[in-house]
Amino acid sequence: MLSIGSLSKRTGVKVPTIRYYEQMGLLKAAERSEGNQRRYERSDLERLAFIRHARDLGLDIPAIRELIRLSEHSQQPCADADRIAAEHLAAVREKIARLRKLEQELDRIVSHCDGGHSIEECYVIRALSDHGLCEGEH
Amino acid sequence: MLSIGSLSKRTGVKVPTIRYYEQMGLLKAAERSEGNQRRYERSDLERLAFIRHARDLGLDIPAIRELIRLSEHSQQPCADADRIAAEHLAAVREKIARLRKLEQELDRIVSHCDGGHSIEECYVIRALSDHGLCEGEH
DNA sequence: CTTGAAGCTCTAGTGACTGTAGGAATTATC
DNA sequence: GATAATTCCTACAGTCACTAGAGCTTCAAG
Repeated sequence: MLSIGSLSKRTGVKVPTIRYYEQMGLLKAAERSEGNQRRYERSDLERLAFIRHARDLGLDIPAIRELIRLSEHSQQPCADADRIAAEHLAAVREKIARLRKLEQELDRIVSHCDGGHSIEECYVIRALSDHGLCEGEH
Repeated sequence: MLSIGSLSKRTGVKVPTIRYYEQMGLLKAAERSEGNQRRYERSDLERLAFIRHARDLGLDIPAIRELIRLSEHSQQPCADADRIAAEHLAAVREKIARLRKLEQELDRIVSHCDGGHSIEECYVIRALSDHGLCEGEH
């Protein structure tokens, strides 16, 4: 049986975050010691690792809740789990695409400006003031 | 003189957001009509377009506040404005790099799974449960 | 048995808005 | 000029995934 602190050290998830996950229904309410402190077992450690991994991959809490629910029905087909992951992948790709456009625009703005002249003629400021100086739309 | 609603329509910035920007000190407090409603002029429209453009590029509010401050000292050198934009560009590039890794990992997970088998053997669930199945670190 | 670390609950704060409630002002229609 | 519809005002709560703090209790080591 692990205290919340040991669980935290083993998984790298901070103590308040563990309590938060419990509150959000990702971890089941832990057993308690006589003095009302949380006590965890191996299965909790595994589930927390699962959650942590999913968060690292950028999945949000409702998605993780759903994946946990699915993982508890081991005989069902996995189409739903696949869909969640695939949708998330699509969202990540979209985010990357948007950031790439942004990168181009910012790069163009910054490289026009060497920091050596006055604000009045600064390309950074002018580009922000005048959308017409942009190349694509954003 | 524009009402807040017309300003909103012209810039595409929602009414509550305009009030929020005023509160955050990005827009100066607008003049008021006899009945206490905000009235804007051309210069406010331009500044709001500036803010909107900077937000579209992902700059945060403190950065925009600083850029506005700089833009009001037209004779100063623009090194600071350049630095703000360059730092932001670096942050965007880092975000892209992180998302790319994520994309790879998710892609690997998803492409191992065609949704046609049971949860028990689903690669999505297994990959989340077992970090050892990952390629890079993340 | 004492002390200090770690635990508990509850509340508030983060960033950049968005939404709502309840009321006042403005504009359009008749 | 009256009335109705729209827009406006302030102030506050909610979003997301935590994080930080206050004030108190329990645990483990010496």
